[in-house]
Amino acid sequence: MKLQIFDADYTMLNDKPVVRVFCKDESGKTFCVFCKDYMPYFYALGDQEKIRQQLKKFEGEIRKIETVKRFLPVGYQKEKTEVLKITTKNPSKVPDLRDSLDCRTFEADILFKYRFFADKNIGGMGWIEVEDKFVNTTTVSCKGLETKKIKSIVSDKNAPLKTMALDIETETPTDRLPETGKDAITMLSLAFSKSYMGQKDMVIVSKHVRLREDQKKNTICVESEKKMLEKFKDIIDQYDPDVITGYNIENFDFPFIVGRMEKLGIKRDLGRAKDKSVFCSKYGPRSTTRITGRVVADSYQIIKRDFSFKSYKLDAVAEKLLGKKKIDISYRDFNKIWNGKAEELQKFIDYSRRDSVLALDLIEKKNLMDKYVALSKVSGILFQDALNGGETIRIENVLLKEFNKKDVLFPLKPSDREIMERAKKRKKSELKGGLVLQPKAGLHTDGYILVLDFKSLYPSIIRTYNICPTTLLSDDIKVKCNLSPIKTRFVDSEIRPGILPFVLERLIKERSVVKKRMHQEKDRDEKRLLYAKQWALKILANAFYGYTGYLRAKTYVVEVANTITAFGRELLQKTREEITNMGYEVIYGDTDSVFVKVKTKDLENAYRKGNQIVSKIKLPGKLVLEFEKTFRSFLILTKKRYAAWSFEKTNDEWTEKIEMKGIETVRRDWPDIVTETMNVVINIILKEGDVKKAIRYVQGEVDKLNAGEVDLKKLAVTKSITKSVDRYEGMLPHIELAKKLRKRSPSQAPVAGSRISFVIIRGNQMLSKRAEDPEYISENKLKIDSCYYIDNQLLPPLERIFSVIGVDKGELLGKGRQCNLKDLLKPAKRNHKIETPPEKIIIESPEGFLCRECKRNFRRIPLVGRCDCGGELFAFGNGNMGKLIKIC
DNA sequence: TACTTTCGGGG
DNA sequence: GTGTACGAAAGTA
Repeated sequence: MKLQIFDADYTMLNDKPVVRVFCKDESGKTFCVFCKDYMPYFYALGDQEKIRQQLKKFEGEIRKIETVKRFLPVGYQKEKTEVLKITTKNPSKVPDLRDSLDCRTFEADILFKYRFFADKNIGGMGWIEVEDKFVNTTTVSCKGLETKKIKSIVSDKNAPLKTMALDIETETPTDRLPETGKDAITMLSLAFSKSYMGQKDMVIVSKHVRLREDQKKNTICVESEKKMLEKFKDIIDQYDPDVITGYNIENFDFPFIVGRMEKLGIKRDLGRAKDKSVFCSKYGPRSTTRITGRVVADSYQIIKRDFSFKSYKLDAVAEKLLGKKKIDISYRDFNKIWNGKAEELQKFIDYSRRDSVLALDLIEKKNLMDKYVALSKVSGILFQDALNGGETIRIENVLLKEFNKKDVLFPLKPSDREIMERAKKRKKSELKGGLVLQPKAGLHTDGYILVLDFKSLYPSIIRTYNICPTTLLSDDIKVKCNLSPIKTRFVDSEIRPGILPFVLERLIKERSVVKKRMHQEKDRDEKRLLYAKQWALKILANAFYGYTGYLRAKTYVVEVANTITAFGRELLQKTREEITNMGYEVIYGDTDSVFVKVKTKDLENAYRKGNQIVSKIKLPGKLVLEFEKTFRSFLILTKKRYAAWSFEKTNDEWTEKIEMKGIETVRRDWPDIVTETMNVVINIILKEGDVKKAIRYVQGEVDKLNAGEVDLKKLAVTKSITKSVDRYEGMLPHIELAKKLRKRSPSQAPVAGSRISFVIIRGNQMLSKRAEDPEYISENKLKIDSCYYIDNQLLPPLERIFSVIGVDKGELLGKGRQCNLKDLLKPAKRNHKIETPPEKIIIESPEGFLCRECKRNFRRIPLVGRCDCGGELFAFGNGNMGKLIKIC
């Protein structure tokens, strides 16, 4: 029968390991394949007699010791080396054996299931064929079958998966977060991708509540928390989900549920293996939950990885992605509601239900699993590990298989001591990165900017020059090789193809096949899966370079990482020269891209030139320079910080957009006014090329601020309070506000863990003391501190932009923040209408301005129209002085 | 300007 | 489970 691998582990049966591979068939039924007769092993290199001697005291653990020949992993090896292959009985004892030996060992830190996968040439979410020899089993909840032979099958299909979302509500004290030891779970809500007992969702309530009519069918009331958790277990058993999701379940719901189950004496076997409990592990801030046979997919974790948002609260995320919101109840009221009237409780039940429905919808409607299923397939790791793990586990799994196929030993992960040594060495002879060309800063609108990119630069370099730990030559060997710009040498691929180049070639070729299929595919779902697959192949291929220079990598060799970037720098440099020699101006470039200016105002013409340039450049091996897009206008501040109006041609149609790199416009703790103003300014500059208009816009915003016409919401900054307000040492605006609120109304003061919004108001206290609650401000008609918003929030990021387009930087950044913006706006002479009561005096060309409060002198009017101290300005000239009313 | 420390999400 | 592991932004030297 044909099965898709979903999860795997092993268990000991009669002192022998049995690998359990949890699978799905095409219809979605679950099976567990038991694989006996597979034993753990590792390798040891050194004095063989001595090693055998040392292993004597572990005799009971060892099945077999044999001498075999393998290639060592680092440096080109002409011949294989003799090593001992030590086959043992119990995977969990391997670390002890490994550590007791004082010689080098290999492959003694590979998870048993992954060792099994590598040897059987199978992997996570891959398909296999096994004989359907069913066996009786009590250890797993699904049908078991035993097999001696596992055949790997190539298939892009995916078995249908059942997903269940969960969310808990707990007793919530007002002054701290709930804790498993003290607070009970009050409600537990579930949502199902495929309905359960005819329902799409279900809430279990830990006490009897009078339900609304419409709630009766999908709400279960029981008399205690214990009964509720038992009911929850029953539902898991019956519904038997493959994937369990929820919002922040790994950090909150699961540890909490497990904690309560433990406290109430409920067995925690929620998985498909009845002999294993839910496993929640915590290290510092991060915790993970593992349930054998199922997959825990936290929608919060996934969204945090895959999307860039200002806030990742469920309410905000659901609003953005689904257009749906949470039901509005404050956690402060939870306890009151829980102990309150039926009507309120009914709403609370809705609230709970909505949360798990949202968590499920995020996963299902946004197809958030696609990428991770694809990553699992292309790298061979388990689906669960694709969701939790990073690049390292993927790369190592792929490499282990390839190393083994080629009879090359795979190194152990480095010890802490080794990592420290690597770090020390690294500091001395630094790992150099890509080349970034010095940009011609400023606004470029005279012609088009062509953006030329090297197609997967580092993977291509690795393939072109056969770069791999296994092909690195030491100085003494003389063979045909590739010499790098930093004088490292790698053996020629004819003599020994490297493993890295070999794997990359496979990945890149497969990707181009998948991409072609994707473009031809008409079915939306199929197309989506192909997209995910080619994406995963790209991500995997691009991670190899990073891995070679990663301190904790098993195959870390600095020379390898350094060679790759050295070739990259040389390539970029040479390309720049060639393009310059062709008569074009290269205005910027970063690692794998060059930005070329062409003096044409015609888009199609620019497009032709781009293709022309690219076709003329000669490159070695697998390297390809691509012309991808062109900028109609380009504003570059510094290296890695620019904004551009970009045009890209796809299927004969141009798509345009504003592209921004390194310019902070979506930072969490900037008020919206800054983000909005920045975006508008950049748009005006790029799309209209009208710097003066942009300045007028800024002026307008400044005026609005001064006039108090800006919506408080746009000025508010939200920060969180993490500990008790009194334990903060420094002066922080939001903490000072929290203290103020506590004084005003101790009952609803913000507590540790809550978030608080504030706006800075006018006054003469220090900044932190002037943070105020937006609601309080509007109720009491307080004045906001416009100077603060202008000088400290709005202007700094704007100054960075304006300073590169003609406004003198030194002056702008100077302490007087004399207003160069204003100069640009009105270059020649300027009339200031000055009014001096009682008579009106117009001072034609004022010599300067004086602050009425602090008597400070200004040569020009600050942009804000006021002194730093907030005082009013008077203009003087021709011996007269008058009040400044307006700048024309 | 570079480095160290903090905080997210959940109730 | 032959496991040990985040990342961005704020604050500070």
